[in-house]
Amino acid sequence: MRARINLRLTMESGQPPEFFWNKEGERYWRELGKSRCYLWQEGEELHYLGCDEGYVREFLRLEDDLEEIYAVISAGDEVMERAIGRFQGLRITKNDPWETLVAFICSINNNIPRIRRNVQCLLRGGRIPPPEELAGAELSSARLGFREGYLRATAAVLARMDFHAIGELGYEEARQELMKLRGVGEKVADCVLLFGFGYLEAFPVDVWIARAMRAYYGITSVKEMRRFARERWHPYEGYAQQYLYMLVGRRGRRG
DNA sequence: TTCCAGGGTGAGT
DNA sequence: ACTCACCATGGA
Repeated sequence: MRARINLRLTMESGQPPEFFWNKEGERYWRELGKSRCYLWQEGEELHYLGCDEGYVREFLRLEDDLEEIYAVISAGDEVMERAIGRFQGLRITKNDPWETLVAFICSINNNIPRIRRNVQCLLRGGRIPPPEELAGAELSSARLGFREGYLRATAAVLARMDFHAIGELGYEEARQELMKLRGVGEKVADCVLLFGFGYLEAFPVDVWIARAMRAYYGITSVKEMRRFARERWHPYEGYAQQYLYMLVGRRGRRG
């Protein structure tokens, strides 16, 4: 299908796909259900195999109007304009909430290559086992360090609640509910809301975003950063965050 | 050897 | 509400 997207940027920008999907040449794949789903891009043409178009459109958020989003977040913002120019076609992805939560508990004070290794060690048949299963599973071989206790405790709680219902709440309320879980603070909660539940107004502040906000906008406190983001980029704070991240993140910096 | 990584928790103010 | 040591692992 034709789609406005830069698949490589989208799949390799520190979002959940970087932890769950594999790369073979120019093709990305992962096991979904009983089949292996492949994604690749040739020019404007987005190809998929082993999964249906509906899944691809939801996963890559192809219904997001990039022109509208770009117009909103770049208004009166030269930094964002530059980031958009450099990373055209980068999209926020929509991932399974539980898998997203697991990945971002693994992300605590960790780096992307090792988060990926941790997540891959937790996969069973290509998926993260459901909470009730993970709660009693052997986790030490994944070498999560101090995160293992967080993950097990959260899995045990979720085994007894309707996790999906959080996605029906408003942003602030959903955020408060997530932060009741062990290993879920402001940053992890916002990542789960953005990449798992699809709240584009979520604005995760990690060390890189904090650096960017200080360097480009002179803001030093996280609370101020979140207020600034809402005032300037609402309701697309999540997109603004991802483009900012690319400017300063490990693979985003150049020369 | 020291510093750092898509931070959270708990204890101290 | 804010600060800060500590947390386990592995790469640079």
